[in-house]
Amino acid sequence: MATATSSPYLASNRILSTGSIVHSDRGVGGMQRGSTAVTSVSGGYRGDPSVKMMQNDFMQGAMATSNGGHMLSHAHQWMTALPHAAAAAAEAGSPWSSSPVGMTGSPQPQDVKRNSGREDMHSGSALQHRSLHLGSHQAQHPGAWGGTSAAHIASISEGQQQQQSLIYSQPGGFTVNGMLSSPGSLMHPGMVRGDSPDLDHGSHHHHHHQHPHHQQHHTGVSHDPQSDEDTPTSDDLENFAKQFKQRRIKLGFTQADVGLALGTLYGNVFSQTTICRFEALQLSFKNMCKLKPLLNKWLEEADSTTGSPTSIDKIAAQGRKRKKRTSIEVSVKGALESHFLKSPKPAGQEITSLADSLQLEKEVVRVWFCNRRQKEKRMTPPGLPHSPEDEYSQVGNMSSDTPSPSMDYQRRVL
DNA sequence: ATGCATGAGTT
DNA sequence: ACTCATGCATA
Repeated sequence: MATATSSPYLASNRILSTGSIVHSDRGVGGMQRGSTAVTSVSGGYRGDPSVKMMQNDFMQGAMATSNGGHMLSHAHQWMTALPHAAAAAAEAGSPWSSSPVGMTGSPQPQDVKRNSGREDMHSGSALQHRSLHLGSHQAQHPGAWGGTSAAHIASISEGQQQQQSLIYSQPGGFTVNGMLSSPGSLMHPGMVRGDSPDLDHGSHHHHHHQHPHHQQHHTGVSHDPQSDEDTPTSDDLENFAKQFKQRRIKLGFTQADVGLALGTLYGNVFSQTTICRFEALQLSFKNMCKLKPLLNKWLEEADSTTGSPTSIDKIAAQGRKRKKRTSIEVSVKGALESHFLKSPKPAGQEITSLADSLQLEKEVVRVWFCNRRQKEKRMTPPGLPHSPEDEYSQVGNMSSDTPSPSMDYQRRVL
């Protein structure tokens, strides 16, 4: 009977009971209501005093155009409720990136000592190069996915190699069953896993850092060069993602299940979104590389425990409030797109004026550009056929139909 | 499956 | 103020 579909943290939604959808936006210059974006305010937002940007820039934008008439009527105070919840501890230690932080008492259950010949990654047999890449687009970005070329190098060298802390569930804080509580039946018919997945507190420490182009020198001990320890190529990632999805579906797991299972397995919970994006290769190269070992391990566990009860336990979300998603009108999106092509990185002032002309909050515009830039860096550009096998080529009918919905991609301003 | 959003870590 | 990883909410 509980409101399962509602947001658990919408405790302060007493202001949404108003009949007016838009409450005095800044678009009122006289009669033109701001209908470009509907931000049905209802949820909470960070009520922290760190909201200096929104207010300040708003003033500038208001005085710049004719809309100046009022400015303090759009009080979007998404109130805060809970500053933070101590549901999970922050862990800053990713085995894939160099993490200078040595968190005490939080070693990663990750282990790099398992070297088993997987069936999908090794440049010996399963190399399938379907990197056709359309040639029309998507080969321009700095971190372009040129396959085994030195494409990522440019990306890494230019961009920063920042890594963020990974949240992980506190060991011993909740049930660790899920699907990893293997009924103890069958092992892998092709591999050996001598170690036990001690997820509560592994005593082993690893210091494995992989650089996308710094191949480590295997001194003496020469194990498999193609394992989960070295940098996979984009081809590797591509077919791994594909196989992963297939297996996942075969086993009857949803993307959300996997994300949750990863939490119980390693302590890194992921959302359905992330799993989805992984499968669709919509993450950055680095991100893909980071997630692959985890998902790979999950695959092992998953099909080793074929038939285990999929008990999923949800962890409580934080009490953080989130601004309601702003729906940007299509026409406005088009305008933003145009602007993006001209200047992908507009300055603050530019954003302000643009936001004002589009009757959007500056923050919204700023975030839009950020997201747009990120999207540009993804592996799979929007518009690509998701399945390379189904190419509907109708004979005798449509002939020149380029599957590129969006315009050609931008170039850098080196 | 995606659009908009948050926040840590950089620059 | 930006990048990057990640996710809630939604189409």
